[in-house]
Order: sequence, then structure tokens, then C-alpha cells
Amino acid sequence: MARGPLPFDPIERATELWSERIGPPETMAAVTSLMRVHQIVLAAVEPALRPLGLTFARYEALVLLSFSRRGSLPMRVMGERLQLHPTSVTNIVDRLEADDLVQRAPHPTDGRTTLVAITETGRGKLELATKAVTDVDFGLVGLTVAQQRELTRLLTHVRGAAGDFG
Amino acid sequence: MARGPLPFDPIERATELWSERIGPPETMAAVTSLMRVHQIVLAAVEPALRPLGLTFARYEALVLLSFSRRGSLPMRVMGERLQLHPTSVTNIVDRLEADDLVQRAPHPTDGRTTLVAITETGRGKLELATKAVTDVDFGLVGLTVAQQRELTRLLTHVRGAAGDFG
DNA sequence: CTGATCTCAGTACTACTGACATTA
DNA sequence: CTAATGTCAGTATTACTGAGATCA
Repeated sequence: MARGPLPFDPIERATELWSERIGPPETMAAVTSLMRVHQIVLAAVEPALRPLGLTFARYEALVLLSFSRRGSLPMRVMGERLQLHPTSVTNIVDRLEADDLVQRAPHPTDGRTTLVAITETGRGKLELATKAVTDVDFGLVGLTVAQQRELTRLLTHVRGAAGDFG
Repeated sequence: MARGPLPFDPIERATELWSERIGPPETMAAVTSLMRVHQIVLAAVEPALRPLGLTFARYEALVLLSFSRRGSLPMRVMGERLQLHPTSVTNIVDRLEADDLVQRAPHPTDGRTTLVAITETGRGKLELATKAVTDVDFGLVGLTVAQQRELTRLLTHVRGAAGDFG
């Protein structure tokens, strides 16, 4: 990544030029801001998790498993919930399993399905990781709780319109 | 990526469980929503740009150059504005130059600096690319213009607090 | 000499395609 | 036989580290 703050807001400047030369700038401004905040969040969260040997994607997988009723889910369901490509699920579970944070097991009745279960080691690591990411506020600084709720509300509109759920 | 819509909102469910077991869920909910909308935007924009041989990162670089006064910027400044690692700038400019969309030139007075200029071919490609991404609304569906502005406003708070500008 | 700019080699991570084995 | 599930090999993209060349 690159260095310190600019003396002006580059997205604001781009918004003006886009408006003059191209058209309504609102969507571009929102998307550009979104991409940048995504970078900010990752820049805070990834270093917080690195000492634990986790990436954010692997952390999300552990959270998902820990929130499941039996502590285990089929690979396919993990991909569905986390919106991951099947081969990415394989990759992420491979790495988690290599660190003994999850364990693969055959499905009791469906021989095609592989269940992934979080281990006790995994639950311990998850607790440390959750402390690490909440200690840096997930990188989402500068917002009140009410503003965080409003942000979630707006993003949920997008997810709904994009067919994420419902 | 994975398939169709879930019958419920997985982030809403995660919010409830996080609240019961871990603590205030607002930040987690906002960040998880953000990561997901980031996926949605890329899932719309990347396929729109692929026929043109562009990624979103390369598209952003072209926009930046086209908005500059002389149509050219030093590599370092590109990295600063786009928040890219120096080696990522090298990589992206390499690819754009291979397609004759930009051209490297030595800086007239500072021998360390390399200027990157958008070519006429680059401007033509950029026009097509802008039409492609705006035709799919950058993937940011389901929001009114007022909501897009509100989203930008909230994200700008985060960028400011993270030291992006100012 | 110090510091800035850029490049190169190599690694890590995730996304994706296509092919394939296994099983419902 | 058809469809679903998961894996493997290989490719693409970007982020990052460390080293090094060039120049102010």
C-alpha cells in the first residue's frame, strides 16, 4: 500500500470531474468509496490476524462454523453462506485443517458430502482472533453505533436487490 | 462464487448470535455487509470489463490518468491516489502498457521519476469501459440516489478517520 | 552519504476454468 | 443416466517482502 494522507479528498475531486465530463457521479462515488473502505478494513484486520496464522477469509469460516448448531457444516453450505467458490472452500478448509482448527468428516447419510467441524483448538484460536479484530474495531473507525447501523441498513438493501437472500 | 439466494439473511442471523455470545454486533455486521457488497460489486464489474481486457484496478488507473491535467502522472502519485503498493503500480502499468493503453516516459527534470501517460487508444478503451460499468450500475443496485449519497457520506467518515485525506 | 523512485524475483492468497471421481 | 458434491491442476490477479539499480 501507499503512504500518508493526501491534502484533499481524491474521491471528491473525481466526483466533480466525473460530473462535468461523464454524468451523474453518485454511483461511481459510492462504489469508489466502498472499494477504498474495503482496503482500509483489510489493512486493519489482516495484520491483526496474521500473528495467529489466519486470514480474514479463514476467520470468517471459523466464525460460521462456531455459529452452527452442531459446530459443523457441509462444504457446500459453507460456500453458500460465505459466497465462496467451491475450490476456494476446499483451499480454505485445507489450510484450517492443516493447523488443526477444523476437521473433515464424512456425512453420515450422504456419501457425496463432506462435513467440516471446528475443533477445540479452533475454538480457542477463534476467541483470540475475535479479540484481535474487535480490538482494532475491524478497521471501521469514525462512525457512531447509529451510523454503523445505517451503513448496514444501506448495504443490506444492496444485498437484497442483488439476490443475496429473501 | 456460490449459487442462489438463501431463504434468510445470513448476516442478520450472525448478528443475533454475535450479540448473544460475543458482544455489540454493530461493527461486525457493518464490516461483514461491506465485504459482501464488495463481492457483489466486483461480480458485476469484472465480467463487464473482461471483454475489454481490463480489470477494475486497471480501469481505475485509466480513470485517474484521464482526470489528470496533462493526462499523465508519476508512478508514485498513482500509487498514492489509488492506494496501491509500488510493485502493484508497476504490475498494473506493465499490463496497460502492453495493451498500448498507457505509455511510460522519463520525467523531464527528475531522473528517478517515471511518468505514465494515457494514450489515445487508452482514452477510447476507457470510454467503452465506462459505458460497460455504468450499464451495470457498478453492481450497486437497490439504492436511490439519495441513499447512494448517504452511503458515500458514511464511508467518507471512515476514510477521513482512517487518515485517507485531510 | 542519505533518501526517494522504480523494478525484479519470489511468495501468499483467493477466484476461476476445466476435468474428474464418487455418490444420490 | 443425470445431477450433485468435492478435489485437483493450472492460470490470473493483486499484495507484499526483500533486494537492488538509479538518481536528487
